[in-house]
Amino acid sequence: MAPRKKIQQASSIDVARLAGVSQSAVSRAFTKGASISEKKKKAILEAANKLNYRPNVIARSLVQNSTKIIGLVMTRFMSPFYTTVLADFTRHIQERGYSTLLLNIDNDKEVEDVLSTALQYQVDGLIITSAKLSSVMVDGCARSKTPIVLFNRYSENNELSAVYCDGYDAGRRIADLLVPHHSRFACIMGEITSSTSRDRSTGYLARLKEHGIDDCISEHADFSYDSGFEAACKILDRPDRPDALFCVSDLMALGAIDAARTKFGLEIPKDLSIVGVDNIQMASWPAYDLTTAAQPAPKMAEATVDTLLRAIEDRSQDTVTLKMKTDIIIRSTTRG
Amino acid sequence: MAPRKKIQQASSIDVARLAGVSQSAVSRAFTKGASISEKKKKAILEAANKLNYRPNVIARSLVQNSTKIIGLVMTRFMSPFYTTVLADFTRHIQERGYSTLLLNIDNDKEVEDVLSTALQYQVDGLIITSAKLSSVMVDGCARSKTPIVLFNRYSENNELSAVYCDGYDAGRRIADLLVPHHSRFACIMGEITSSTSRDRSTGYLARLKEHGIDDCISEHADFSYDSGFEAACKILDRPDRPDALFCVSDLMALGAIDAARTKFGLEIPKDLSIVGVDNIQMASWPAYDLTTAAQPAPKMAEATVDTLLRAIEDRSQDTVTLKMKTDIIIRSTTRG
DNA sequence: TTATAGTAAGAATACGTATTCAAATAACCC
DNA sequence: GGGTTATTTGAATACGTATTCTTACTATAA
Repeated sequence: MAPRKKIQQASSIDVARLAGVSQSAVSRAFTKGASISEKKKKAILEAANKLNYRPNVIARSLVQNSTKIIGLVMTRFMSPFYTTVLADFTRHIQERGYSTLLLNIDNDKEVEDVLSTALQYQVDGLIITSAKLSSVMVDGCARSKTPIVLFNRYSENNELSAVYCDGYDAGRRIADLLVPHHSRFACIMGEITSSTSRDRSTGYLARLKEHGIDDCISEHADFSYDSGFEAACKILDRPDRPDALFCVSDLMALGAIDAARTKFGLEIPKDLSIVGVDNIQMASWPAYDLTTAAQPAPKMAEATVDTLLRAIEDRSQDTVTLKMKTDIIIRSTTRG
Repeated sequence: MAPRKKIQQASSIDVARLAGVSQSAVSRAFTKGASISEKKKKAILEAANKLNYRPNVIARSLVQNSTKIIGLVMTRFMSPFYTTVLADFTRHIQERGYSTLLLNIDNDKEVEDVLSTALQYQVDGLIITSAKLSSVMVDGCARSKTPIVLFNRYSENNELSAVYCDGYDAGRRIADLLVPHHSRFACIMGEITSSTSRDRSTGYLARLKEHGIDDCISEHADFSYDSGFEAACKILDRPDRPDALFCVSDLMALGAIDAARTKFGLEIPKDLSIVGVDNIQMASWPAYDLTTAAQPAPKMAEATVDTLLRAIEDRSQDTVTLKMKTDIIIRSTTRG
């Protein structure tokens, strides 16, 4: 059976009829600052209430050419970092009078589909998080004329606005932190295609080299706890077991800690120092108490929404790029 | 400065003009199964492509009286349980050709506002998660004629469809699990207003009583790790320290474990058994390995979307209530 | 009073699409 | 051929609102 039509809601015309006024008047009664007498307005609101009338935002969007909807493209829901960020995004978006269309992608091939549906819904703006954008797509986005802000990534030539954290610098500072008290270094990276992973690990390796350290045991994982656990097992199983391990995300670091403790009976940080990035909530739990490079997630989220809404409301053509610094938080998984 | 209009996208009329056909033809070219010749269709798609044309879903919604949007009201983003559920929701919703309007609420007072904006956006259906609905609001929802499914909660008189887990039964079975090998019992509950917390703790207490145990030390917390930590401290500080602790959520149980270990130097489960509910990912991590009553989250999420879409597409008036069972997973935080 | 400015209200139109209706064309069958 | 049935097509309309443009009304000033 074909889906039947929705039950009809009352329209402004119905309200107008009941209140004995024109449809225009009803519209004005619901438009702040419109020219309408108090008396008539009161009568209209009363009639509207009686009919349980709510302005149809969809119809309004058509006229005003603005949906007040922000598209939010997300993946890797499982990461606690993105969870808190998602909460911040929606909160700020709502506070500023917009709504959030949440688009979930499992694998990066879906980006295109999802972006297309977002545009079909005429979103006023787009936030793209943790998705691998081909340069073709970046072009497409830039041409679509819908304001876009990338979160935690950036496009090669700054064609698109972006808010992200300086991962290269974070990696360097973590190297500085570890070098003095350790002798054999290791690193657990994310997928090779992830720019976030690349920046952090490159900074780490580069700085190690500057300290005269050329060897670093590396493994690739996928940002999950389990993958961090497994990668750590591989690394710790080697004869030349390292005594310093940098993981490009906290979640993988937690997996590494548990692997070191349960599979190898190591004491942390006596036998092995471990450092992560992000400062997710669990990093501060007593069971882990992880040293990490904290991303200013709340500030980043706010700046992202802010940048996007500014682009929407001012239609400024300039792309803006905000590169923030991480904050090294020393807890008890590192010695020295 | 007032927000300027968005840059105009190409409309079906523009495409029609370029292809030398009527607007109707363009519409038909994009409507699967519409009556149009292959030749003309090809020409139209070509022209559309040239103009970078995308059908305006908003305008279509107006005509078809269906937005293909599902409103998703969520709170307590921080709980890992809801995070996985959110990912499942969006995935299923997208797979079935709908999109997700995500509405975040911090405190339960905002429910009303948020519900109102959802309705103004003419969502085809609503999923409401973990919000305290006053009976007035339940009435309002029931009257709004927009299909609604409650997730992990239910309305007193089954006025609204709901998918949830039998918390009372879970509490009882956990009591059965703990009673044989323990002598002094405790419980960390959630907010007093939370039905989820109430059901679970009531089942636990009731079953204890059936076993002849009338005393149970209780504390209230707010479902967060920190609050679980603190509540555990209060409980474990007592002279009559319990040896069995039931927490109505995993996250609080993890906090309790860390409190017991770090603040009181207790060994788990030798000195204290701890049980949670939900089976969040972290519960299976080696650092905790928590015994818990698992909610079938994926099944629940799918059933919720399924129930909602059935209501939308069939317009069946019946409310359906699905009450699922938890699955007790015994790990290493309980003895016996 | 009359003129004038200012306010309030309604009629008409536009937004971009789907769909109905009627007309036109194509396909088919002796 | 002619008649009949399918298939395509375009014109017109509807969806619910905001907004422009007129017109009617109110208040103020001289």
